[in-house]
Amino acid sequence: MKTSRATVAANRERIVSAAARLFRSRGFDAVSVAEVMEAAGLTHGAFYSYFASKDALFVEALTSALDVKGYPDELVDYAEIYLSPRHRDGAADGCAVSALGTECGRRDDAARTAMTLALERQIARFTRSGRTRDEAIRGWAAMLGAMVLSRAVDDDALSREVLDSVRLSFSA
Amino acid sequence: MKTSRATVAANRERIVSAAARLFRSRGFDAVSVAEVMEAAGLTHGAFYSYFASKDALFVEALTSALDVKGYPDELVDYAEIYLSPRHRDGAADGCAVSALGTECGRRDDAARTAMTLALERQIARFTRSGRTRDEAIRGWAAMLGAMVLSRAVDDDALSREVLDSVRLSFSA
DNA sequence: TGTACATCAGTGAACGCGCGTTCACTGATGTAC
DNA sequence: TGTACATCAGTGAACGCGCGTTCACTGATGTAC
Repeated sequence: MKTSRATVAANRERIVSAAARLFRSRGFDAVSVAEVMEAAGLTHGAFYSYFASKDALFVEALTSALDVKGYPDELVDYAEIYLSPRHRDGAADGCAVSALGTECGRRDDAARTAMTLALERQIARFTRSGRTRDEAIRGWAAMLGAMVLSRAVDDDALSREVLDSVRLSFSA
Repeated sequence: MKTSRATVAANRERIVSAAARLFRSRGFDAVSVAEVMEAAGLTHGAFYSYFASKDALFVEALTSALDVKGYPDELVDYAEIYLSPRHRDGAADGCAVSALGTECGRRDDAARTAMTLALERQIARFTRSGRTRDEAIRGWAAMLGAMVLSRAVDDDALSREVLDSVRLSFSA
């Protein structure tokens, strides 16, 4: 049956948001279109009324997940939240660069363009609060690397040590 | 037909090495068993004479790729090689942490244990050349993050800026 | 050292499965008068 | 405002495909005498 414009808009948002969560937690290949649609409360057949392909959905979900709000501008404060066990354990709702950055390096231009814009925005965020461009880049790279390492590792003490070491390097 | 022990050993090495290259360049899901076997010069049916599953191959290929040799111990020298466009563009032969780190965070214990050992080895490498443990962790996190960013990004100038900025932070 | 036999890596066809995508059909929504 | 019709989001079955894995068979290798 046909669906009202308001419902269509709401459904689209739910699909993108469900996809953004699923892709961040498991990556592109490990998530199926049917799974995303089920998480959005629809059946898989309706998917192509909204997106041309799974790839198109990925770009939109990535763009949405990269548009972070409510984080502080100052590096020290940002790191306090970013380099926390809570963020490490909550990839689904966390930073899309740490969750999908590697994957984007292997993907088409649209995904990499979204990453480029997100990096420029991140640099702008940190320079806005008084850091030099170099400090912003180095700080962001260190945070990102620390998050990837802390998630990759098996040993909880080592995982926390990585987070704490990089976090403390900003306040010192 | 049965194969000589020498050939079996050589084939196994070729399978692991082909898998290590393919997984690093495209990730676990995007590489098929048949593809790995073809790259090793065999047909897919022979695979299960060597490994119990694709997952088992991944652990072995990862472990092999993480066992890096010939890199310098000193951070400045290491960064010179690591943070180069050559390494950025050659993921297949490059650092397995930057290529598969995120993926390992989503995988089973065996993969993450290999990552843990690799991280401890990396810290040991840098402390051996006079750095503190904190410096080693921070330096390694920054290099890893820079590599992920430089690969994710669309803009070549920005990609090089990230590499150069982090690289120069060690020599300063 | 030579012979007879058991072993098992390799082949390629086949299995079941889940994937992305398509499609005929439905019926509520939106539009035109 | 009310009626008639065109639209199109949603459903669920179906499509073709490639995947990981299995298997019967082959024949060179390794072993036992």
